[in-house]
Amino acid sequence: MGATKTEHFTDSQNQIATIAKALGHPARIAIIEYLMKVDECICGDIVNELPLAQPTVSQHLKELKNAGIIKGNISGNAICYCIDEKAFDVLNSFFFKITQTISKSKCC
Amino acid sequence: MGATKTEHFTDSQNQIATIAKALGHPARIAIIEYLMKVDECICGDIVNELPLAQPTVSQHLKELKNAGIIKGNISGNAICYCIDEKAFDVLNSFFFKITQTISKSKCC
DNA sequence: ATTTTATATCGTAATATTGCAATATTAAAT
DNA sequence: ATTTAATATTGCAATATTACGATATAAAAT
Repeated sequence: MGATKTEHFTDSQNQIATIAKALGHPARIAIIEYLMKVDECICGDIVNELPLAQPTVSQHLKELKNAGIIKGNISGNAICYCIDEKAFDVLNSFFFKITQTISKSKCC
Repeated sequence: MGATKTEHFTDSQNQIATIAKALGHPARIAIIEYLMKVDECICGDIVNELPLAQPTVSQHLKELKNAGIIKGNISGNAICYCIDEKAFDVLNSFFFKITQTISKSKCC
């Protein structure tokens, strides 16, 4: 064993988990925060911002892209990355439900 | 290598990543959704709700607890679990910032 | 006292993730 | 045409996660 039993869960559960998993690494949070700070597409700068080697950063960017959290456009020999709102729509509606549930909860 | 280089990132980045990581598995999303559905502390029922063996569920519950996402109270020979709002406060403020940034973004 | 019930822990196999050096790719600059 | 710059891919070692059988623990029920 060792592999997640994806097939036992709903599409929605898997989708939320996939996005959350992609956010589950500090380097990837740092990338997102950097994209927010500069507030526009970033061409080139990301590797220099992070305390990790270039292949490692490239790998983290790929994971964020696969999860739909960022999108990249080729621009000459650089690539422009920015945040993709679609993933956050999914998460926001999940968190909205949680917040609502908690606020009216009679529990603990 | 293989271990996350936690020490290279800020406490805030690590904290957000830790919570997101704990949400990064469909079984743990399923647990949270179940806790939301019943909308009160659950004593006992969780194992039967999930398509996983009891030790596996126990392990997932432990991870959610370590991340501060759920809390558990001993109640006789059962344990009552419910959602702990504190973790979601952290995430909500992170997502609020993202949503704000995206909405005013001039990018892509 | 013994059995049942609910949950946790241990041990371990299978798989996934993290990180990086080496190398490849591809476009811009010279 | 060659070099430089930016990024991706490959290969691999170290570590972490996932899953579960076996076993432990501890309270409730008998």
